[in-house]
Amino acid sequence: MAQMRIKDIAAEAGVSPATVSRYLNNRPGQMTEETRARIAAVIERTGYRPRAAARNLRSSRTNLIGVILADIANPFSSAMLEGLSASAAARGCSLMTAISGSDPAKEAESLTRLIDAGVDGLVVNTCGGNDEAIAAAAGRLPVVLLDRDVADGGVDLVTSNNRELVAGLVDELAAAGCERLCMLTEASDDSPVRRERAEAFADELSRRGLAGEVVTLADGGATGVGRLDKTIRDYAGKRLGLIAVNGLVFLRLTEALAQLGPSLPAGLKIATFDDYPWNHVLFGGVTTAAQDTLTIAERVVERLSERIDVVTTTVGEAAKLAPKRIEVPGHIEHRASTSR
Amino acid sequence: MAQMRIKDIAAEAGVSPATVSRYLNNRPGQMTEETRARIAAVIERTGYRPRAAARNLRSSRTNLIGVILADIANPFSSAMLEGLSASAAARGCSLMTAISGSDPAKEAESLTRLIDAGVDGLVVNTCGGNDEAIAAAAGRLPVVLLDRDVADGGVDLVTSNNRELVAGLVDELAAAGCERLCMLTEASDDSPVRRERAEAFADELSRRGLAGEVVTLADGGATGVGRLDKTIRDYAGKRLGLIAVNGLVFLRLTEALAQLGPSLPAGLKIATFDDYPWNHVLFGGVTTAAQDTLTIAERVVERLSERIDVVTTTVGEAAKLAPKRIEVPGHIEHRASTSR
DNA sequence: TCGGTTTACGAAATCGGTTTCGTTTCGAGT
DNA sequence: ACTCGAAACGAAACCGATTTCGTAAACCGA
Repeated sequence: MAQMRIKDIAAEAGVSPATVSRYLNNRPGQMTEETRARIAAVIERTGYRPRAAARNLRSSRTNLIGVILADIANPFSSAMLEGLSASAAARGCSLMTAISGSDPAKEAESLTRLIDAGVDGLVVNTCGGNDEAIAAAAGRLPVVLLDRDVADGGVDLVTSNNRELVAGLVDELAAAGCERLCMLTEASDDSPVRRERAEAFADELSRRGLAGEVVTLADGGATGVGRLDKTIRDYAGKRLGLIAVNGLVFLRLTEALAQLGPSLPAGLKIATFDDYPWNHVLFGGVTTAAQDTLTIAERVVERLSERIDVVTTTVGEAAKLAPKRIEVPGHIEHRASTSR
Repeated sequence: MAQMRIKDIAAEAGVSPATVSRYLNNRPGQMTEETRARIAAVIERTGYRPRAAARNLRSSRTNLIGVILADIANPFSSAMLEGLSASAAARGCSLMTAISGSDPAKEAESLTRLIDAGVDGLVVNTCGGNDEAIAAAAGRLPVVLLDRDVADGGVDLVTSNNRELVAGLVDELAAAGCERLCMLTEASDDSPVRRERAEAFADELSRRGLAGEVVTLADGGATGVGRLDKTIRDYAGKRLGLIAVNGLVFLRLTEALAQLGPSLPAGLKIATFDDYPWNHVLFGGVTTAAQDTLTIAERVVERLSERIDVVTTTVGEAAKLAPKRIEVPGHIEHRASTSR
C-alpha cells in the first residue's frame, strides 16, 4: 500500500473518514476512548501521515509562516531566524523564508510569492521602499514587522527598546570619563531604526549636557575613514567616546582603527550595537548593546499567532486587532573598551 | 468579488476552466493567440491568483524546497541560505527552512515536518546522528546533502574542494617560512568535513616532509587554551604555523591569542577556513580559505531540480539517478597573517 | 416510562485547481 | 469534395482531506 488515505484508515478502523479527521485534529466532538484507541492503533501501525495539501485546501490554513529578511549576513537576522524557527515549531508551524538582500524589488517579489504560496501570516524585516505594498498585505493577512517599521505605522512591530539601549551606552561612555561622544552611522542607512537611535542619542546628550554629534561614514569608502580619522585626531587625548549604530558600522570602524594600530588610541572609548562573537575579542572586548533576539522572535510569533487565530475564528471583519508596537528590552554587555 | 476562482475567470473569458488551467501552466496543448489574450486580459484585470493548495493537491507538486541547516550562526550557513533562496526563486520555488541548532533530535523532527509539509525536495546540512533517517528520506524524495555527508554515502552531496583548500593554506604557511604546522580542531566536531580536512592536512605534511600535527581544542574550555598556549610556547620563535579548521575554531584561537596580546607572537603565522567579515581586520588580516557559497548553493538547487524533474517525469522507479558527489572549488584569500 | 438534551458518529458536500478523455473544428492532401 | 490527423477546447472526474448536517444511541431528570 503505497500511500494511505484517510478513508483507508477509516476503513481499517471501522469508522468513517470524518471520525478519523476528528481524531487527527482532536476536535471538541469527543469520541469514545475505544474508537480513539482503535484509530490510534491503525495510524501507528500503518505509519499514516495526512497529506498537507488536501488539508490546506479545505481548511485554508497552511501552518506556514512567511519570513522576509533583508540581510541574512547580519547576525541579528540569522539569530532571529533561529528564534523564529524555534518559536514557530513550538506552535506546529513551519517557516517559509525569503531573503531580499536589501533589494526592494526582490522584497516586493518575495511578498507576493509568499502570499501566493498561502502562508498564514508574514514576518517582514523590511529593507524599505515597499511601505504601501506591505501595508496592503497587512490588510489581507496577518503581518508583523520585525525591527523596522513602515511609514504609515498601521502594522504591528516588534523591536528592541532602542532608546534605553542608547542611554545605556551613553552611560557606559560617560562613566568611562568621556567628555565628548560621537555616534557613527552609515550614509546609505536611513532606516527608522537608525533614526530612532540617532534621535535618542541627541536627546541623551542634551539631557546630560554632553557635547557630541552624529558622524556619517560614507559607506566604507576613503571619505568615511578620512572623516573618522579627522574626528579622532581632533579629539585624541580629549576623552572621545564612539558609538557604532550597528554591527556593520562597527566593522567599518574597526577597519579604520586597524590602520592606527591594534589597540585603541589613548583616551578613546568605543561601544557598539549588536553582539557579534568577535565583540569579545576585538580591542580586548567591546562594550555592546545586545538585543534579546530570542525574546523578540518569540514575541513576533506570539503576536502573529494572535492575529492568525483572530482571522480564522471571527466571522466578518468584526474583531480587527489594533496595530501594536512591542518593545523588547535588551541589555548592555560591559567590556574592556569602556573601562576607565 | 472577494476571491476569484478559476471557474470565475473561465466564465468571464468565455472559456472552460481547463483552458484557463492550460494558460496558467502554459501547456503544450496550445491555444489560439486570441483566447490566450482574452484570458490574460481577464486575469490582469481581476488580479486573479490561483490558490496554491488546490494546485498542490491535484498535481502533488508544491514548488517548495525544504532546507535543514545545522547552525545558522555560522556565516557559511547564512550565506548558503541566501544563495539557496536566490537559486530557488530563479526556478520559481520557495524555501521552507528549519534550523536544527546542531541537535540531532530537532533535525529528525524537522525532517519529518518538512516531508509532511509536502516539499518537493530537501537540502540537508546535517549535524550528524540521523544518517539512516536521511538515507531513508532520500529513498522517498529528492535529497541533496550540503557540505556534510552521511555514513553510507548513497546520497547526493555538494561540498567544497577541501583537499585543495588545505593544500592552499599549507602552501601559504610554507611560503611564509613556517617550519612546523598545526591544524586546530574542536573535540566535539567529528564531522566528515573536519576529518577530510585533517586527513588532507596530514597528507600535505608528509608529501612535503614538513613536521606538524592536529591539535584538538577541548571546546573552548581552559584545557584547550592551555594546550594551545603550550603548543605556542613550545614552538615560539621556531616559525610555527596554525590552521583553524573552521570559523568557530578560529574564534577560539583568537580568544586564546588575545591573552597574549593583540598582535601575533613573533614568528607565529595563522590561517583559517571560512571568510568572515572580521577576517579582514583581525591580526591585520587573516589568510583564509574561502568557500564559494553562491556556486555551492546554485549547484545544490540545480541537482535537486534534476532529481525533482526525474521523479515527476518518469513513471515507475525506472530512471533512478545514481548518487553524485559535486565538489566546488574555493579560493585562498592571502592576507597579512601569512606574510613573511 | 417518557420527552428532551447531549454525545458519538456517518453520509455527502466541499475546497479550487489539474488532468483525462472525448468532441469539435480546422487545414492539408489527394 | 472528401478523408484524415492534428489542434483547440470542454465536460467531468479527481486529488484527499475537512466540515456541515443529520441521525441514532445514550443519558437524564421527573
